[in-house]
Parts: sequence; structure tokens; C-alpha cells
Amino acid sequence: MKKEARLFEEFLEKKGLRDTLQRELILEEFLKTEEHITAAELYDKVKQRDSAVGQATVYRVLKLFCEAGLAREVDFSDGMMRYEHHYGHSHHDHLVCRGCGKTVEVVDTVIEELQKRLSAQYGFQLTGHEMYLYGICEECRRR
Amino acid sequence: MKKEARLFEEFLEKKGLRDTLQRELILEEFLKTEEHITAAELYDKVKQRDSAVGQATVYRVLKLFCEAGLAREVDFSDGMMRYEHHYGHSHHDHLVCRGCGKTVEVVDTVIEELQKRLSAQYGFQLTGHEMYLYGICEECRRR
DNA sequence: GCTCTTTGTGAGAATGATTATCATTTTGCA
DNA sequence: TGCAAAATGATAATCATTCTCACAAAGAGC
Repeated sequence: MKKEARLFEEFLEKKGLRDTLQRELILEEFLKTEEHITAAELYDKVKQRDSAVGQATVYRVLKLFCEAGLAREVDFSDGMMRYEHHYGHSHHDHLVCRGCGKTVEVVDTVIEELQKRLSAQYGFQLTGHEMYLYGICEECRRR
Repeated sequence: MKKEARLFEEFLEKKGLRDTLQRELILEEFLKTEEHITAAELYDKVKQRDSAVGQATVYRVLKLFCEAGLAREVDFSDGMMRYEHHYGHSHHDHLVCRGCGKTVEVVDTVIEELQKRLSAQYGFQLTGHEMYLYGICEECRRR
């Protein structure tokens, strides 16, 4: 079994929640995807394997994944939330192409350090951040 | 007359749009506010002066302000868009307290430079960015 | 194996911010 | 003055997400 699945079971256990077939199924499908997935996309995939699953359940379970540290919400400001793998994936920000929608995951430890310092200057203890860099990728620029 | 009002008139002129009482009223109320305001909040203020104005008009005019460079959308991820003054206000990002919701406008030119460089590394030409730093402010930490 | 209680589920309604529609009004200009 | 373009307000539509609620499934205790 995947480490993520075990972690999720432990999480459910600890919270006194139940390990159901739907939750397992949704987790399996979520883990299969590599890209940032929307609730609707995940719902479609899950439905192909069990058409009885409701979308509310997908939403509910995605929330659980986030709580469990398995998933993370990302918001590219296009009207719906996306979810990406979080466990075993180090923190990163996103570079988004305004032309084709392609995204790249990026990290810059110097920026991170400066963010912390900047916050401290205003007496804030930084707990998290969102950074989206929007631009035009090379391919799109050629066209 | 405020410079912003003149700019807006010029913008309308250039686009072949009309300078109406509603637009003037909404602009006046918008300019009065110092903080980031939501469409609903602005609608309330406007309604106090002219109860006939519809909320659709407020939404429409806020879009115009953005186009005209007078306003800028900011999204603190709490379900609704906020608008802040843009003209004469240099670019900045936001520090948001997770405790009390207080926001501080911040700038760090080094970070901005690094963002550009980071994007370039992936062949992206940076056109904009969003950076929200979330933390706990000093006051909230004391409690 | 039975009850009881808790938790999970699916269908569909509800929500709430934003947009679209459309009939009516206003405006600028010929 | 008259007409075409633009603006408006009321209201309906949209759409992602959340809520509700009746029912189903599962765990504990016996």
C-alpha cells in the first residue's frame, strides 16, 4: 500500500473517522493524477469507477486530504480551486502561463527568507504565503 | 476636482463611453474609502446617496475603474473580490493577519527582482504576480 | 447475532458572488 | 427634434461549492 494511503488511514483513525470505500476510491484516483486537479475533474474520474459516488463526497474528502496533509489547495484565479499532492512534495509556488495555462512549480529559498524577514518587519509571524507568478511562456511568445 | 476623476473622464472619452451621474457617484464613494472594499460594501455606500443605483452598475463600474487604472482587484481568498486604489499608489503586495484580518501593504524590490529572475529561468516573461503573506500580527499573538 | 449511536453518504436544494439579459431610459450628435 | 448608441436597473442565470436531510453502514456493547 502506498504511504499516502497508510497516512490517510492513520489520520482517520486519530480523528475517529471511518475508512470507507468511497474515501479509498477517491484517494486512489487522486494519487493517480500528477497535475493540479479540480474537484469536478476528480469527480469525473471517480464516477467512472463507481457512478454512485456523489460530488459532495468528493468535496468533503478533498477537505479531509488537506487536513491530513496529503493535498494542498491552489488557486490560479480562474474560478475553481485545484488540488495538488502535498505529502512528500516539498513546498513550492507556481509560475502560470497566461497564454496556454501551463504551470511550473518553482522554489526560491532566498525569496522565502525575504518574505519571512519582510513580515517580521511589521511584527507579523509568517504562517504561510501564496505566490503566483503570471507570465508568458517561451512557446506562447513565439506565436 | 480630483486627479482621479479627471483621469476617469479622459478614459471614458477615449473609449467613447459616457460620463454619467452613477459613474461619478460610484467613483466619489470609491475614492473616499481608504481600505480594500468589496463590491457589496461599495454598493451599500452608493445606495445611501442614491437608492436607485443597481448593484450590477457597481460591478460594471468597478471593472471600468480597473481598466482605467484607477483600481486594482485583490483577492484575500475569502470568497469575494476586493478593490483598492491603484492610481498614484505604487505597486505593493499584502500581508494579512489570520487572526483579525488586518492587512498591511508591503513592497520588497529585492523579491520583485528575484521573481523576475526566477521566471526568466523557466523561459517565462513575467507579466504580473500575486503575493499574499499570511501570518499572525503582534496584537493577535499577545492574546 | 442484535440494538443503539455515531458517522458517512447521495440527491438535490441552497448559497452567494458575479454576470448576462433585456426592456427601458438617457445621452450625444446629426 | 429624432435617432442610434450606450447605460441602467431589475431580475434571471450561472457556477463552484456547501448545506440539508433521510437513509445506509459500521462500531461498540451486550
